Amino acid sequence: MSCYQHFTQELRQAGLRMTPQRLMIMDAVFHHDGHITAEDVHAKVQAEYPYVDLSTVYRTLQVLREQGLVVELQVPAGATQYEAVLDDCHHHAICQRCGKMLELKPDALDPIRKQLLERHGFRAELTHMAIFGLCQACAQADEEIKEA
Amino acid sequence: MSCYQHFTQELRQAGLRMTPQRLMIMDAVFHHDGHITAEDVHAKVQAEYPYVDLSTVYRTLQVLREQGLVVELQVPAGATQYEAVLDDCHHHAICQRCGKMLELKPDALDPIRKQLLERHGFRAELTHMAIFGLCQACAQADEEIKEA
DNA sequence: CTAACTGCAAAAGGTTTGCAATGAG
DNA sequence: CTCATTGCAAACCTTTTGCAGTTAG
Repeated sequence: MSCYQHFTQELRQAGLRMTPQRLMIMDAVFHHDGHITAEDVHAKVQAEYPYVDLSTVYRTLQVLREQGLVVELQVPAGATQYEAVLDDCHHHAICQRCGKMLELKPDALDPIRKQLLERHGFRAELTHMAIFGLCQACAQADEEIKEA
Repeated sequence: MSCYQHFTQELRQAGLRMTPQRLMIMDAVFHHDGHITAEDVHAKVQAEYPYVDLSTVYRTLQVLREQGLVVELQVPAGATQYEAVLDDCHHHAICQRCGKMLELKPDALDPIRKQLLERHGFRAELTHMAIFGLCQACAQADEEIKEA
């Protein structure tokens, strides 16, 4: 139960406070594998303690984002996804047809990162990137339709 | 005024129709340099003819998207941006601090595209990618604050 | 003609905000 | 004590939808 003591310190240094709600919300995000929406965090937290409001979840996620502990991931049509920033940041390739998600290795985007820095001095924040397109299966299906 | 005749053909082949509203909406999107929101398209179109509804704009943008003529660009906090798909598809690096946009060459993401195809058979749809991070100026300012 | 399209108004998300009460430090 | 935080409810903003009337082909 003391795995967030370090973060409690950080909060205090920023003039912020640690509360049971924040603890539960952090738990929900950090002990969840992959993305999670604010709504889902809310549900998880409510299972434990029913009087936590959705707005509190949003407010806390915003704090966590400002502290660099979670990242936001916009997906077309649907709620914003949140994910804990872990050491092994990775990326996703998402099929626009079937929604399948491929996990990419953390270094998948290194060439781009390097190129942006060298050419433009731009420090790309590629902690967690979503790339859209067609997965192998759907791409094949697509071909077959076009041929027919 | 006949620059959309070809597209009118395409619409018809898909069982769709060309209307004055669609013409004006296409005009607004195609003769606009860079991204534009549905709301802004609406404003532009209304300047010409006041009785076009926002819902019509959204419906038309959806049609254009399905036809591959415009792309959607999700940005954190704010309305979805739309942009005409031109021959020279390019990418953007967007500074999270100051909002500055760098335009990247179309081939900037070729290494990724190639890698995804080879490793996973994933056909990435990178017609127009937004990469977030810090521009050179903001990154430098960041350094200086941390040093102080 | 007839099916696609439109404007209107209303609903539907997802997210934010104002405020009085609460509680962390 | 004091001020950050919370729950509640209501507002907000963008996008979607149902429907009856209009219009392109």
